[in-house]
Amino acid sequence: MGRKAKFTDDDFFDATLRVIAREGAAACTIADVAAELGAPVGSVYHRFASREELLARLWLRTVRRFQEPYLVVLGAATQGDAESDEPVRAVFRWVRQHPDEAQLLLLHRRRDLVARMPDGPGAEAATLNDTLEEAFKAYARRRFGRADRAAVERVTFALVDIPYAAIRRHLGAGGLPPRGLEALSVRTARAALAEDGTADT
Amino acid sequence: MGRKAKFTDDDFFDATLRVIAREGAAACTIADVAAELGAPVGSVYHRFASREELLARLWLRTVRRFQEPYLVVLGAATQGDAESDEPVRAVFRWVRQHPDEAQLLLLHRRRDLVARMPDGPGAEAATLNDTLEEAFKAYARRRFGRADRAAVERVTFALVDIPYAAIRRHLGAGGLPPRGLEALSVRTARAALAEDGTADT
DNA sequence: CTGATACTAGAATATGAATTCAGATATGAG
DNA sequence: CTCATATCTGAATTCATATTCTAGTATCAG
Repeated sequence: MGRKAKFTDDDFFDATLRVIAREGAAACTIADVAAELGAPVGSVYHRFASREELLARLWLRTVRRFQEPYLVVLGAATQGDAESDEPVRAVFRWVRQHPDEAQLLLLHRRRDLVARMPDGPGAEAATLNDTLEEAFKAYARRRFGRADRAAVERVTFALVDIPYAAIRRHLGAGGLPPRGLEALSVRTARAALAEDGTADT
Repeated sequence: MGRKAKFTDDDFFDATLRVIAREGAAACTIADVAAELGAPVGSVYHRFASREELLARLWLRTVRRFQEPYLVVLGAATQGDAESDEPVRAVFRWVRQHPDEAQLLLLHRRRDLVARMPDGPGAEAATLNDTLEEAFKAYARRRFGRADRAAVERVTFALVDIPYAAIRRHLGAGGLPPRGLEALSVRTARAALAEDGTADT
């Protein structure tokens, strides 16, 4: 019943990702995506109602793919000072293995990609956000015995913002972060989480 | 000899900045800028050859304005562990005083703003880059006794990337960073610069 | 083999924003 | 007061892309 699809949704996402990695999100046109995949533009619109929806769903797939392994590591983190090492390393690992997706996630704000998130994807986006937020709260509780705004912010800073900061410059320049940066990030994240006299976030 | 100008270049830059802060760079059209200033679109083109040039020069003005006070602080940094405190604080100070410009600088890559930097501005951009690079090298020499790639990278990470990382999330959400983050950043930057057994960047 | 279906095709159209252009206006010099 | 000149205006034009549309094609059920 019906012709067999020549391209999968993921084919379109992958092609879009490559174009964005190469030319930047702003310069990524539907015609570019179609050409990258060797498909006509009409096919893109057969799958996706609009450019907006294509980008929104690609963004979602990317967030999901990053979060999946990351949440596992975050939940399994061992006790003590080294508790932050694995999550930080996980970010580096993921970036090395998925440079194009990392570029999408680290170098673009969702807002600049999709002005108004379509309804369907929007719901999933909220879910993903909540899941991550919950994981950080759990981590904060484990680590600091509380999960107020300040504690969660500090955890986010140490486990996400710091590795992102280390990586971003290099991704932007089109390369991967040098090995040494990983060690530095691990060490820095530990310091950010260490208890000391300083007032909390 | 000739009519007096009604708007200065800076008027246009400021208007552009406000539009970008409000709607994002991608959504910033020439018509928006003109409306924001209460000028007709033609006037924009009387001053700037293209949208590209307008954005390029705004970007430059912004980098220049950030660097000027920052370089002073960087050069005057005191000796010892606290050597990194002032530069980090300077970033926070500047962001609080210039939230719109900070948003431009922290939330957008130059490449996404201007695909191809026009020649004139391009030359100044290179100069600004070199100046900052030199300042970091000098800092690295003072601090580590060397200014190789790894040392400079580490300094950049501690003095720029870390405060940026702390601030970025909040700027994106449309607010300023909470006070506590400044202390955390200062502390974290110190750790990133501290000598220890770990291999360098 | 045949019709129904779900997709591929890419030319044609619509849309929105950048850019141009043909005056209109203000200012200073003489 | 008038000319020369620099600047301003905003409607008209051009351009780049998103989006739509009409046709063609492969696959499956019967």
